[in-house]
Amino acid sequence: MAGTAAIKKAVTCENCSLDNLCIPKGLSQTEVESLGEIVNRNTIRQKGEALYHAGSAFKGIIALRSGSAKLLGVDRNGNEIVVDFMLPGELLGFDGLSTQFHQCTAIALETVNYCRLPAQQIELLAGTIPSLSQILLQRSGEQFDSQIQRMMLMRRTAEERVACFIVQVSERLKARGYAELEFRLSMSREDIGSYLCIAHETVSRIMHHFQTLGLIEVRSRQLKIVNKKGLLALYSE
Amino acid sequence: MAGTAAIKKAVTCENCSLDNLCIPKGLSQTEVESLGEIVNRNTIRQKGEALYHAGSAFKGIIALRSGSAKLLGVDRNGNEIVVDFMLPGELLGFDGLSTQFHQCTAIALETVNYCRLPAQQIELLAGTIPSLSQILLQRSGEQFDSQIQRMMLMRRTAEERVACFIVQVSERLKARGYAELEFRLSMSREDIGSYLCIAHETVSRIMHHFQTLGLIEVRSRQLKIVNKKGLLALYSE
DNA sequence: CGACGCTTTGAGGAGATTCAAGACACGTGG
DNA sequence: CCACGTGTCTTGAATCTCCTCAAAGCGTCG
Repeated sequence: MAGTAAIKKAVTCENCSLDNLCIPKGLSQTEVESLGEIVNRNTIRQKGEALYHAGSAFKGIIALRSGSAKLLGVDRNGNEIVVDFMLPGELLGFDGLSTQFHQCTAIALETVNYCRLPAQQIELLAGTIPSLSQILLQRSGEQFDSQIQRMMLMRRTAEERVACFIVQVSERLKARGYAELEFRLSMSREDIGSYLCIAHETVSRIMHHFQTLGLIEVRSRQLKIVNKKGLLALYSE
Repeated sequence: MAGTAAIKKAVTCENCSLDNLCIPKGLSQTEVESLGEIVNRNTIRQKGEALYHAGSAFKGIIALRSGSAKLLGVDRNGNEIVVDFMLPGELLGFDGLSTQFHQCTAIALETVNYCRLPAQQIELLAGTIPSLSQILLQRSGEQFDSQIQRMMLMRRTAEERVACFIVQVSERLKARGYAELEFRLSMSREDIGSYLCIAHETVSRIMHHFQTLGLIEVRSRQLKIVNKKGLLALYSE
């Protein structure tokens, strides 16, 4: 097979399909090339496997190429809660930035394929590619923003949270070129409940209620949005 | 008064009392000096005034020198919730990093004095002082971490949240050299309730309950921790 | 010293949780 | 290809935590 090198070449940053979602967005041609050379590419994890564990050393920022994952926060009592869901093109690992040890565990919700920008290289590259620091800082800020949005949800009722969750998943899938009105949820009701801070039974009940209202059609993890405006109206006062 | 220049000199980064809490921590002598030259120093805001507004352009990272502030998140309906409380030595403004527009409003809870590292300079300095980017990235990660801690609290009862809040304020004051067992809360019950996602009446009731249990002594905003271990036990299972 | 805002306290009610049991989907092995 | 078993999802009923509304007490600041 003469193609091995070619395949490796095919998944470097320069011609990655995620280039306008991932780190390279905003970098120059040459910068992307030098970035491509130091990125660990094509790592694969199966459903249920960890990308990294809470307490383990921070090894770098990860860019999801395909598949989705959940980020679990762990408190001193060992309780786990879902901090965030990560979709293709999104970056994770920021929870290891401050202490150099991960505060969260990242678990694949389905088979995932990802790249990693090694931690040591981030420091070295800060001099070579100043804009890389800018981009990472910006992405880190996005994490912060989304946590704030999440906190805002906590003041609202369970119904509003579920409605918002469904719309957000839809929007994020749309941004990545997937169908926005009909999709399969990669996470369990338990995960959704944990993420929204409600019991998984409540998630079930509310989804069923939304179906009764003609807003969605739901069958286990398969979801179809029938009336998006109606969903939006539920949490936009 | 020949002292004007001397006073200005006195509040530069090189001999700031917050140097091991603020940005300079981890920078070399010369790096701190060049940092000191571009920082806008000694800005003052009275209680209730804003350090910046949601929607306004991001002007840079702010370091609180004295006084405390609250960070308000605003959703599309105009509802405000307290995202975080900021104490002296802490950095804020990260909510403007991703979009270059602030997503939050920062309000002084008492008279505050702060410095600002201008946004444009951050980019320029990334080349000159590579470690500055590292530090900002690290600090940004801390924000993320504390939001995760906050989310973990949301799965717990109102009593556990209040107990945790009291201990956290105590710890943070201690880290900054203030009395850890007796202090005055700079925020209202309303603010605390918003931060913990509970009604302000519930905050009052629970604090009174803690007093009945002999854990604290509370009189309006004046707080004394009598039995810290007891408080800790309330949320450590 | 008076007024306003913040804090405290009470009663009643709504929303969400918990516990329990049954239905369904999915993967495994026969 | 179907039967089986396990884990997930759904549904119900009772309970409880916390919220809402209301009013009085207290502190602070002009």
